[in-house]
Amino acid sequence: MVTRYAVITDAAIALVAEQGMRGLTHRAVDARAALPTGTTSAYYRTRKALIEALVQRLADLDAADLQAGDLPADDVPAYAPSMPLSDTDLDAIAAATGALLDRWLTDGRTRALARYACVLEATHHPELRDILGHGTAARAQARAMLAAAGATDPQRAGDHFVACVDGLLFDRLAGAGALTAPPPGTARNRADLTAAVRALLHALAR
Amino acid sequence: MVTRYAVITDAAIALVAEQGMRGLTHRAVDARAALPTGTTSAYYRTRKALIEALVQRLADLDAADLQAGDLPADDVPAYAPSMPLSDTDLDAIAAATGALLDRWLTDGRTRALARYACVLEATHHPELRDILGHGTAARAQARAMLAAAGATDPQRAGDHFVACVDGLLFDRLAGAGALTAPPPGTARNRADLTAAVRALLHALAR
DNA sequence: GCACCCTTTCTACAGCTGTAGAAGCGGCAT
DNA sequence: ATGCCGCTTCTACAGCTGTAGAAAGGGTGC
Repeated sequence: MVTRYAVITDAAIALVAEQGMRGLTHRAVDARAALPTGTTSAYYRTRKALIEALVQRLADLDAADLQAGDLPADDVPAYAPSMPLSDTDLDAIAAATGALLDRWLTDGRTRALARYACVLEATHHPELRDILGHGTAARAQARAMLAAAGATDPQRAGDHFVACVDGLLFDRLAGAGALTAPPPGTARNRADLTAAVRALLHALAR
Repeated sequence: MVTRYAVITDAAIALVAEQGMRGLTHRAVDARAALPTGTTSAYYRTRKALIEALVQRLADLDAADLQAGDLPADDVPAYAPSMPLSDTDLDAIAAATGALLDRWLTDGRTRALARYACVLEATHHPELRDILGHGTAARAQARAMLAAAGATDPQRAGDHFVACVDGLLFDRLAGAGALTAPPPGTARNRADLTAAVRALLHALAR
């Protein structure tokens, strides 16, 4: 059974992706989720509470993806990297990351857009940053991976890697890359992303 | 003389940086710019017009910086790279870029935050993207620079470079890097950014 | 049955927002 | 000075938003 909390927060995520934070209102969530007016307001009395729930939901979805990544369930698209941490084949990691990014651009587009909106929002509401933990898991993985690959400062390099990969994603999601890069969901796009990530990896793994 | 248009749009930029797009209302701009209530509404009758003016102002400021970059006026902080396009010393370019990024994180922070908010907004209002031309100049420069450095596909590599650099900036501005990275404005931060950019450059210039 | 509690739904209301028109004001040409 | 025109300021108003409290419903244990 899908809890009502999930229904509400998922609708909120969709709204934020479609219209930005400004579109996030109690009544709009009700409408979007086809719930009676007032429902969202009853569950989350203040707007702040609603936003926090939304962000928490994003974090929960990520956590679920991390779990799912351990299982061999490839019919469900996972938005977390499923590479073994010990892998030192940088090209394979690049390919997996390229495919992962492409998935965020297609099926995961809504979540990705909502996420960036929330990260920006966290600038004025720091508590959101703690809930979201944006890229924390990815950073840990990148550090470990770069350490295994023999980077001199895997800590720093891992952070740089995640920031740059996030930049590639954001560019194609909202920036100029949305127009200039190959269309998401295509092999060409995956190849392009993979090439960029591969260059990054090889550069940072020293 | 500072035109009233500039006063209004600058106040709008500050507002968006501080409170996000949601804080951008006609009356809030009036208050922020200490203008009589109704002024902003008279100049930009609709909210859409106000946003477009804001975005146009961001583009104008960038254009002004590009001009200023040609002059030897280093008392005015320029937010555009001032490297000669023909330069092939990648390490020097990396250092300049690192310093540039650090400037965006300190003095240029307001503009940078407003810019990202607008890029995200452009997702649902494509006309904004055309006005803003986010990173267009930077992309042109990066392509030329990488071509001079002998990259096999300078077009693609330049786009990747700009996207990654943008990612580094965004991470420190709003993401986790805001907490984990060295504080903006310090030599350590410039060094850290320079190192990341240098790795990027060397990797992409092939 | 009925009293109780929790969930859900409805309604109220003050304040804010977007938008437009009216009023005021200064200068310029006649 | 007079009438006109643009810029500026003020005011009105309908609709939306955030928030809270009141009503309705439905199940459980007595």
